[in-house]
Parts: sequence; C-alpha cells; structure tokens
Amino acid sequence: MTETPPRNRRRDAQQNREAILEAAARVLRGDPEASIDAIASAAGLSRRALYGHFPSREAILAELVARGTARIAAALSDVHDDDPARHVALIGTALWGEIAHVRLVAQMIVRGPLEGAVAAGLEPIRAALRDAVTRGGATGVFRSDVEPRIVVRLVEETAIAVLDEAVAEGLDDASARRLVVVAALGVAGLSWRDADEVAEAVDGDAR
Amino acid sequence: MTETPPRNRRRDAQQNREAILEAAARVLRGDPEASIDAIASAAGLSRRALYGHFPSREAILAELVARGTARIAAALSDVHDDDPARHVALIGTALWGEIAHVRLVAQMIVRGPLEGAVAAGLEPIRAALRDAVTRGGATGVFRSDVEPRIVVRLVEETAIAVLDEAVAEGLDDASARRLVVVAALGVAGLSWRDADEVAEAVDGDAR
DNA sequence: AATAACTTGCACACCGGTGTGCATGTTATT
DNA sequence: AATAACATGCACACCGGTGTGCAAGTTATT
Repeated sequence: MTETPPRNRRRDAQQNREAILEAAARVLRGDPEASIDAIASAAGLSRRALYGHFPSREAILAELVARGTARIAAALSDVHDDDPARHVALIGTALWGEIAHVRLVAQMIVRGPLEGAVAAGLEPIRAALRDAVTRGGATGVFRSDVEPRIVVRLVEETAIAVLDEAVAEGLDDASARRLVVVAALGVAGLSWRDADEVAEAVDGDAR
Repeated sequence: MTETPPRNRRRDAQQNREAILEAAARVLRGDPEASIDAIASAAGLSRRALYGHFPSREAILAELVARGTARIAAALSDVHDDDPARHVALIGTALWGEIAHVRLVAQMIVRGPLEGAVAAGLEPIRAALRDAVTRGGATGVFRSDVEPRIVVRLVEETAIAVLDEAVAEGLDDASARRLVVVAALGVAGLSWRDADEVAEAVDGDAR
C-alpha cells in the first residue's frame, strides 16, 4: 500500500473564496435580496462552483456579518474620550470610515436568522455608546428626559439612516462625516451650534 | 325579450372588500412580505375569493397606499404654526396620531413599484416640512449648516425610525408622541431643553 | 322561489429561487 | 506526466409564491 500524501488545497481556490465574499458584499449592498446566481457571476464563477465553497446562502451571509462586525469593532476599539459628546462624535467618524461594512451589517440587523449574530457582534459598540449617553445625561449635556436605553437606540437608528442618506446623496467624505456626527449629537440632545462646535474640534483632531 | 335589470353588487361583497383591505393593513404591518394567502385568511376569505375583489397583490398595496397617504395628508392639512419649531412639533404629533397608516406607508417608500405613488402622495407634507425647516434655518433656531433639503430628509427618516422604535418599545401614547417630537426637533437643531420646552407647550395646546 | 352574485376548493401552469448529483473538462501541484 | 483539486454545465427535485379556469356550492336580492 503506497502512501497517499493528502494534497493541499489549491491556492486559486482560496482566492475564489475571497472573490465570492467580495462580490457578495458588493452585490448585496445594492440589493439585499440578491440571488446566489447574481453573486456567483459577479464573482466570475458559476453558481455550481460557488456551492463548492459555501454550503448555502446563509453561510455566506454569516461569514460577511462576522467579518463586518469584526472590522467595525476593530475600528471602534481604540475610540474613547472623557467628554461624552466628543466620544459620540468620534464613534460617528469611525463609522463613516467603515461605511461599506456598516451598511452591510446594518441591513442584517432586522432581517433573517442572522439577527442574533449581528446583535452579539455589535454589543461592545452598543455598550460604549450606552456609557457615553449615560455620562452625557448625568452632566446635562445630553438629554436626560428619556431613558438612556432609548436614547441609545435613537442615536443608533439615526446614525444608520443618516449614513444611508449620505451615501444616497453622494456626499463627499468630509460633508458625510460631519453630517453623521452632527445628526447623532442632535438626537442626543445638543443644539446644532454646540454639535457643530464639537464636530469641528473632533475633525481637527482626527486630521 | 324580457327586461334584465342588472342586479346590484351584493352588500356583503363590499364588506368583504373592506375586510380584505383591513386585514392586509394589519398583516402587512407585521410582515411587509406577507403572502396573499395570509391576507385572505386573515380576512376570513379564501385566496380564490380575494382574486374576485382585486386583480393582483399590487392592486391591494396600491389601494392601501392611496388610502394611507390620503389619511395622513388629511391629518396634516390643518396643521400650521408660524413658529417653525412648533410647526415641526405639531407635525410629529399628528403623525403619531396616524401611526398605523404611517408605518404602512413608510414601508412602501423604499420597496417596489409603489415608490412613485407614495412619494407623490406624501409631497404636500414634505413641502410643509421643507417650508418650516427653511424658516427655522433663517431664524437660526434650526441648523443652517446643512442644506434645508438634507435637513428635511434627516428629520423625515429620524421620525420614521423613532415611530417604529416607539411601537417596538410599546410606549404609551404620551411618551411616544413626546419622543417623536423631541427627536425630530433634535435633528432639526434644537437643544434637548429647548425641544422639551416646545414639546411641552404644544402638548398643552393639543390637549 | 327564481336568479344572479358571490364563495369555495380543486387543479393547473408558471415563475424564480435553492441545493444536489453527475459527467466532463481545465488547471495547479507534485 | 500523472493526479488530485477545482470548475462547468446540465438535469433534477423541491419549495413557496402568483394568477387562472372551472364546477359546485351558498347566500343576498328581487
């Protein structure tokens, strides 16, 4: 009985796997309900070949969500500021920096059975936001007339809506970032002049 | 040749037509992609009978959108205030009053081929909001650092997001109304204390 | 009581999508 | 050059949904 050395996976196969994920992200951003067929041909593969890399549609989505949340979490991990307003502003800025991933993940929040996975991956971010909102409420800078829990959700949903809007309007990078920050601070409780000031300051620092 | 007086539509048939629309609104609010089957049985009819009242799924949606936008437009037709902030607050209050219709219509804004019809039906409201936002921007009460057109969209989307959130949280009537008003004024540019004040005043008047 | 209006249930064709089996190529690796 | 890994294209079964035709029932109206 001769030895049968188990040959390694071919390198181009792994490349194709990446191509599929990249194509899926790109296509799904345009149409969240895109078919496997659309994804496969966008990746330059046949539908049949795709099933050699992923067992199901959901598996692709799961992978995308995992990577997306990881990316976002990484971008936000080193974001912190003692001033709650500045903290929120920094979060907004960071989110715009990862807009491609943010939009994809945001779509999954409501839909399908990925909901749980998404929520789990986003939890650290939510915790940070919750903290900032609570601190700001205590100071009186942010609104304290509404439960922090609710304010957090308000800020979250506003941010997502504005991010989408910024993309739809085709705003340039600077305007978009500012818009997101300013809107988030607005629902959090700041007047537009104060929000502007914070946005300005943070923008200067980040540059 | 004897006369053949064309007999009138039966009264119960018209009732069933209404039942279908009512059921559709109810079911679609829970699941925007509910099947015709689900709607029919929610209305207490067979799927086949439903097709005796509407030629297609889309026809039902079109009717719902038409009624919804009409209802909303009616509720907002007599809303006006010289003070832009109060005006926006009143719009928010009115929208919460028609929450059932608002949510249904809001879902259709993005989706399918109804988009155009929805936009048309909502145009008067948008015009009123645009007016208020522009006036507020000129006064300096609302933010003037962003194009009015964009501010309008921000307010719109925030309002929708908050309305959904209020429903999801199961807030009581008063809290929900206040939340919507306060969030809308927040993105428009008011500080949370100012927004609170306006909400309070308007709430008092409306009562 | 007659009759037209309406409802029902069944069958059917159609659509777009998913996931699998299989035979046949093509290409990277050894 | 041999061979295992991969890709392709086809067929297939399956699913859930839409819209129609038709025969047989039920019910409001006259």
